[in-house]
Amino acid sequence: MLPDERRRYILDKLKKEGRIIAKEVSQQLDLSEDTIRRDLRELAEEGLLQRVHGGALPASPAMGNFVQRQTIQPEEKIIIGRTAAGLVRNGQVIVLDGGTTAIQVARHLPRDIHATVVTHSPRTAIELLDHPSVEVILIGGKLFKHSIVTVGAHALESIQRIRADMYFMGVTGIHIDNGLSTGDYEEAQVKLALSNQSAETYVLASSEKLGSASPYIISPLSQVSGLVVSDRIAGETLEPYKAIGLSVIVPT
Amino acid sequence: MLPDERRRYILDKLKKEGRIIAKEVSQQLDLSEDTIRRDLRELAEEGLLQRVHGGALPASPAMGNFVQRQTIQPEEKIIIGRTAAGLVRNGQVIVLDGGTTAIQVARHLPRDIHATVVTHSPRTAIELLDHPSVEVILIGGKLFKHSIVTVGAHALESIQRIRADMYFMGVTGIHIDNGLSTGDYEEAQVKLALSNQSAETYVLASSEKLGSASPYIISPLSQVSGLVVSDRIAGETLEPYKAIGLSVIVPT
DNA sequence: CAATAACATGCAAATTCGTGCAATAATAAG
DNA sequence: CTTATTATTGCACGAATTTGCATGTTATTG
Repeated sequence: MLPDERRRYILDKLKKEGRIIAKEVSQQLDLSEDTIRRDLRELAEEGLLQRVHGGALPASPAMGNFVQRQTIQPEEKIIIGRTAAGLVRNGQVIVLDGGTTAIQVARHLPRDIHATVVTHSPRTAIELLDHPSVEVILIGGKLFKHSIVTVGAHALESIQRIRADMYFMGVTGIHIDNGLSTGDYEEAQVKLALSNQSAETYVLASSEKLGSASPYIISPLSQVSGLVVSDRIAGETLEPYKAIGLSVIVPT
Repeated sequence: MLPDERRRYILDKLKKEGRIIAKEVSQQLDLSEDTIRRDLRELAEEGLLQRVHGGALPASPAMGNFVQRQTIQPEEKIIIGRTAAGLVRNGQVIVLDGGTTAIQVARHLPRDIHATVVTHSPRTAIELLDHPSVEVILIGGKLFKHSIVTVGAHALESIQRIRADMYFMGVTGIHIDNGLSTGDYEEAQVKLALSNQSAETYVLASSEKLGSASPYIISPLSQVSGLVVSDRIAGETLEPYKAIGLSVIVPT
């Protein structure tokens, strides 16, 4: 592996996982920790990451005002993102929305996949810039700043023109009786519309969402095809969802 | 094997394998490493790959280019951005597009201004997140990754529904005879459409743009109301534009 | 405060690089 | 057809880069 290739690898890993542990990288690449430390030092000098004891973290605001406002990405969302990204096949049209988990899906799409991604999140769209063979369709509308997604009549209308193979939906509540829910009324409408236009809908289900409910209902669970979960969820938690016919996708 | 044939082979291999190792290629083709190194150097000069120690990697994609363009932020664009932002009044509907200068306009809008900003750039939209009283309307469409703006029929159609007070247009060429021009055909269309829907159009005119022309014409200069320039431009450079009736806005 | 892990620095071996130069092949000119 | 010109290639050699290790220092943890 070439030195600069390794540095790209480190930056990529940092972006996907939200942090770098020097020892971990040295073991994965079978190199001394000194070499990795040197890389981290140089990348830090270029302002591409922030050096910390033990490894590195995303660069401070200077680098990307939009790239990293969040701190360390909860590992569970990363796993769910990777698992969901693994479901996408070449040639498919998929829908991503704007949550942190959806962004993880975008980050973990194979760099060379040929697909079309529809999103109503400018944040997600920008995340896909470095996937050269992914076509991005951005849904316009009024920007709902809290979630960084577009909403409103215009957005709903634009969505009607889309037909997608898969929709990866982020929510804040997944409840066996109340169904899927989120914290904003308009956002709920958009999510339902996106789901209606997609052949299959998978809900990105991190553990804190399961069993909870938020103010605005998106749809009953019967609307969706399945849940994408991490491997940190107790099996019995998932039983009720399997029982009503949902497929539950777990990490391979 | 012919030299150019070999270079094509190298580019092909780079595309397939994601990297080139000089030594490896020299062995496969039974040539000295010097020859391969020379090839790599030349291909790098053409921007077809990025030369690194030991071989080559793919030329950094859209994201890298953009980050670069962003970091090399001449002070002039900041001045122009601030000047343009000073023209905006409470209650107005303004249009911003996606260039680096337009983003400077967004950054320099007063934090407490009440206005609506229409943009076809997700990058610009995100820049406005911390302006709580600015309503952002995002124009959807196909994402043109090089400029990070949406283009295409859908975008054009969405623009027809907008009526704005002012449009701050970024271009790459401003020429007294050829008019306004830019480097992409679809982007030119979108810029013209935005201009048509705006009562006034001001062109963000940094010095290197004046007098130059790009492949795709947006419109003649008669379409616009004026230019926003910095104070670093020689007065006589601006005379021709004033002579044809354009108002020239200079920093206060 | 003590043990451990992570760190910076200097150093040496190995590899890769750039440049100048000469030999050869391909092309153009006469 | 011969000669001049240019392009291409390999080689030599000093310079630069990379890497792991040894050393001593600093940070973290209990």
